[in-house]
Amino acid sequence: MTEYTSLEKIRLEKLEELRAEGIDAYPARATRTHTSAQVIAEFEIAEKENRELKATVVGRIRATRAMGKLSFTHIEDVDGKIQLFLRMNELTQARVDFFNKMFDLGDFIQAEGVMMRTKTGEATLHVHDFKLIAKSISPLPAAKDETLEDGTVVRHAGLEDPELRARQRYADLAVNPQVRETFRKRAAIIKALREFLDSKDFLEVETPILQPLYGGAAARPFETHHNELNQDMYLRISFELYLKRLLVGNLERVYEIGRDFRNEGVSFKHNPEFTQLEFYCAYADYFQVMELTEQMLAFVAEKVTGSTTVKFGEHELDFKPPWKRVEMRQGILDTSAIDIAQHKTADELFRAIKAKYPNKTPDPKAPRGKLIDFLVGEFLEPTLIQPTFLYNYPRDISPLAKSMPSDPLTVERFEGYLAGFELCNAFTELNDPLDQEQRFLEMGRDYADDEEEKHPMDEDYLRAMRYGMPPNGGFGMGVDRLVMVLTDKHSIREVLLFPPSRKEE
RNA sequence: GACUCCGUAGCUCAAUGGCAGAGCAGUUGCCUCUUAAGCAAUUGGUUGAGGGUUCGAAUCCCCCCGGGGUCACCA
Repeated sequence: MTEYTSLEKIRLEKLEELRAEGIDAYPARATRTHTSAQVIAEFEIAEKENRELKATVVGRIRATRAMGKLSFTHIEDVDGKIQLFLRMNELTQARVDFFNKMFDLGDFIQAEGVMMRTKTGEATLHVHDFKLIAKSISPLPAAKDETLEDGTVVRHAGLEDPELRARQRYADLAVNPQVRETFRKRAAIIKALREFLDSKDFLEVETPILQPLYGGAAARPFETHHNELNQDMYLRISFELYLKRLLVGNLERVYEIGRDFRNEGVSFKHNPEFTQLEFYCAYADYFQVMELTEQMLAFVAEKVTGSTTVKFGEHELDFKPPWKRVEMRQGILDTSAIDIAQHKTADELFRAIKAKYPNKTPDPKAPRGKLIDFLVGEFLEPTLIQPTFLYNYPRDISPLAKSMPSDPLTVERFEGYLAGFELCNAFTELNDPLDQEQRFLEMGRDYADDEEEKHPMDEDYLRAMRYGMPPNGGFGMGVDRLVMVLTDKHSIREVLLFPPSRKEE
């Protein structure tokens, strides 16, 4: 049984009263002639032409100022707010009283009337008739907006508790217009990504989320079970191996935008399910993918924010191509004074790090690539504020990337960084089936004593590759992180409509 | 997973060992151009749950639940 608060009980009593008067608090239909923004815009024109403007608007009551024989109310709809003016002259005292007594903040109403301007100059609907279209029983977290002299709006006592905001996103959205704006921008970003890739002749595809084998990244998967097949399945951790199968099938340019699932920890930039964009482009190498990437992100930034320069916290990030490019060996040398090329084994590199930085604590058992990654994280990454490509990665942490012809320890791979974190990851894809099989075997050995991290051998993927895969460049990007950057939000939970929470109680 | 901080009225917050409070929201009046409307009165609490110390606990201790932050993990 639902437990009602005292405030809810009062509203339930009002609901009873309405019912007793034969008023349906939840009619199936409503009518409107204008949204709030439309009616205000049209009124500007009608005023100049000295023409009366009738309108019927709908929306949710956000603020009321009742004055006995008249009443001012702001209702909010999809594109803004409109003030309603009710007066006993046009209605009756009983109707104004009814409005003031029976309607609460949060109720949806429909109002019909004629546009007018108040003494203070606000375009306002002078109401001749109104009706309830949906009653709100639970009070929305109350918030009041104060408009200062200079036009800035100050929010008083709004919904701020991050837990409540995430768990009850519906209430957050209802009372915090800027949250609605964030998710409109999110939709615009994804639309712009599609628009860019479509214009470059990429084909959008959908590959399995439920997979008999997982792969394409190093992450622990979520496991599930298919009853009819009586088979364990995994939620995908990347799209990579399926998308590259499509290149074998002559599709040349493919992309997918969808959800990946990684059974790992959460942080301001990690969520167990996240939206990923991957694309694969036949006959391109990683330098061409870099160019595509900077073009694409400049296009999206411009499309969504109106500029290629974006404010993110204290930084102004400039997406305009060409981005800064930092070769990994050189970047590590510049920031840590360690030349990884001089230390070709994990053991040597570990000793070099400890010799120069006795206080740092790299994992003594880590393979060379992990130690290089450690140096990047400790010294280089924090310096990568403006959009930057960091390129040429160690082979042993990149089992799906092609080695550099000149250096078997290094692969043709880059990651895009900004604001000190990783945004995307790309490489010239390994398309040699014999080399790929070797890499799978190496990974199997590296993780032999770690059942959870073990990367499974994907025989079908190798079978596909043996038919012949064109040389190609591939790209993956955390879309949520891009949304964070373009909306100036510093937690991934702020750009997810329903971020995960523990079960209540 | 580790560390750390937090949880008080519908919302935002006070009260740091001594009567659980304020603003907004709500309720009842008054008010025909308000906009954080105003004026007057007023309702609302298992202080996240449980246990302990104490004459006395929102406050101190233990444990649990939930959350924030930092770190770890995350090719």
